[in-house]
Amino acid sequence: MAGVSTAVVSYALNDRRGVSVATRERVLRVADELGWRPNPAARSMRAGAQAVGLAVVAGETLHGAPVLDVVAAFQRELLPRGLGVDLRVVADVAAAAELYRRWGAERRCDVVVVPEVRDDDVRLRVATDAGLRPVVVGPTEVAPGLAAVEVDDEDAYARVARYLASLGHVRIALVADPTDRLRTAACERGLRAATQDGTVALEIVPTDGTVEGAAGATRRLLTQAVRPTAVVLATDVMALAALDVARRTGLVVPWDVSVVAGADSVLCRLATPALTSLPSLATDLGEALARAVTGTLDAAAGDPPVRVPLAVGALAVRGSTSPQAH
Amino acid sequence: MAGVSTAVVSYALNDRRGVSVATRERVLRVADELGWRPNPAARSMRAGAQAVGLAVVAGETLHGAPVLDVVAAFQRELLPRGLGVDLRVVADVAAAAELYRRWGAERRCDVVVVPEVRDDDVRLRVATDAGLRPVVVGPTEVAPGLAAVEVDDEDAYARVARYLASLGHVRIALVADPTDRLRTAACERGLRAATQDGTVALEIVPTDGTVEGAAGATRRLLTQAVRPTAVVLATDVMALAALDVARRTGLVVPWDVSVVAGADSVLCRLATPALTSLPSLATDLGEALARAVTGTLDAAAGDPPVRVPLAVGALAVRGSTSPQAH
DNA sequence: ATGAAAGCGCTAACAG
DNA sequence: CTGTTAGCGCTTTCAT
Repeated sequence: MAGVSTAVVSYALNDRRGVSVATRERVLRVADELGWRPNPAARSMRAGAQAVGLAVVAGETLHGAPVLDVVAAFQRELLPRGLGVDLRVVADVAAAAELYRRWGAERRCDVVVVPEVRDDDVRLRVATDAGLRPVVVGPTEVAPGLAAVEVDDEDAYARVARYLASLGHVRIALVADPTDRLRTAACERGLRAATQDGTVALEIVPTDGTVEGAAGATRRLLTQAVRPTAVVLATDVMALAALDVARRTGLVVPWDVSVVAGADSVLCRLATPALTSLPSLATDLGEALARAVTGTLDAAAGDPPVRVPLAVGALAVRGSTSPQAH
Repeated sequence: MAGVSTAVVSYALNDRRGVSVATRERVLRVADELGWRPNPAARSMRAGAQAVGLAVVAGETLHGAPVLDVVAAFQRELLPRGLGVDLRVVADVAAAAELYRRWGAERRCDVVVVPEVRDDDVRLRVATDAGLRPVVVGPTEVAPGLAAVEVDDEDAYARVARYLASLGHVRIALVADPTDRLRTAACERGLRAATQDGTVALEIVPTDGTVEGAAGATRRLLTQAVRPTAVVLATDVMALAALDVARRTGLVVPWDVSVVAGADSVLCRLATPALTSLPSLATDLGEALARAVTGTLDAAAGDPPVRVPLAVGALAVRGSTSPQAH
């Protein structure tokens, strides 16, 4: 229709050199009039898949943030690069590994995101074996040669501990995510590091990561003979459940016990009392992931793995924490 | 490797007739040994896209249920059919429409899901113009010829109203989702239908769909001179916020005011008091959607649009509602 | 029951 | 600057 060959059309459309300005304009105009859009299937047939895969385990968060919020930012950042996000909800890590194996064999994508890394994580081996390049979210001790977004949970939780200690708390508890997650260990390390002078007693209670699990753990903590004066919970909903447990136990937050949420949300702000929280990573994490992914795609073979550091912001202090006399 | 032509391999792999059992087995075995997987790009190049598109507006639910839970069930049901779900988070309905236009032009999918239909919804026209077949979630008055999952919100909310009336409530309020959603109107209709004998005063307060909006609306309702004795809220988090507003206002739920959530969740069960709620649609909706989609794909041209009815289950009565003396 | 070959829409190497 | 053409991996028609 533009009176040129398919090659010229391809060049014009892809901003390749070798087309006169006049021709390029004509081609673009005709394509636009026709409402023409490149067929992604045909395109990826030559160029390889233009997508990054992400399998999330049902019920899990993305490093404490709501999955969809992270994905929204992730997609937004990847869009200009013409990259799509293949999101799948799976039952467990094994299913995620199996999916990555398939995606690799199908050449559906060549980068996958591995969230909530576990110790000795199957997904890492499987993805690598399948010819995929994994981008890990979280601590990287388990993945020496892999690209990663390194979230500084350790520092964040150390700050939480110092904040609580400065309020006079001497018995702090952490209601944590499952222990197989490396992130859990990092949070623990942070709290320990900031309390190792021995003036603060630290109790770590791992859970299964569910709200019910957190509620049960908090109940046990608060009904002990000697109960903690401050409880830190991994997520916003866990912390909300803790508020409720405290209320039912007849304890007044923050006077009887202080509560801190490891991730912020509207729920934290609207609760009574409003929850002192670490900021939500949602948008930042999505953007950091996008940088890690594009960096990995752009990296030449032999380049060192891309590492995108992500610092957790300042604790938002609200009504759920207060000074504590010993 | 199996000593046969590519055509025979294709037949064998796709369970087509015309291959001897021996050959088929040999081909399957070799393919398996090689870890061979069909390339989806190449496949959809001939067969057309094997995916269904779903654009959700950031912050919105999927008919009151958490998006990811619905998507999980949706994907699970579509998997055996070899269909993928293309999930995208967009800023608003206009962006969703624009995306559907693109997806149509790119032949990325030929069915798209249109959740939370609005009155005179742009997405419907755009999707149809782009050659896509939309599957609508919600009331279908706006989409006479389109496939749909018809959720019976009207009946569900009528049941809520009757339940509250039976407890002696005479002033009921609904803190609703935005009015442009057809579902909001359906919920309203249900409440009205069940209260039209005039013994119950009904107040409908539309919100912007956010938790903050719901909290504000509830606060206004509860600080009125004559306040409602029962408040129904569209979602679980909204209802949670309402519990909090009541607490801050000095009202005791359920004695001073009853609260009902339009959608259940762990949060509803763990709240104090636990929230009386309509069941969550998550899994059911995902499965219904899958049936609507596959039905639409299987339908011959000229067949009537696929309609999958979805009834909302029984109200779970918990501690947030109680009888009310006039 | 099997094989040869065309073609889906696109990009890129090469020739002109 | 532009055209010709091969080929990405698969399905499918047509011959055999």
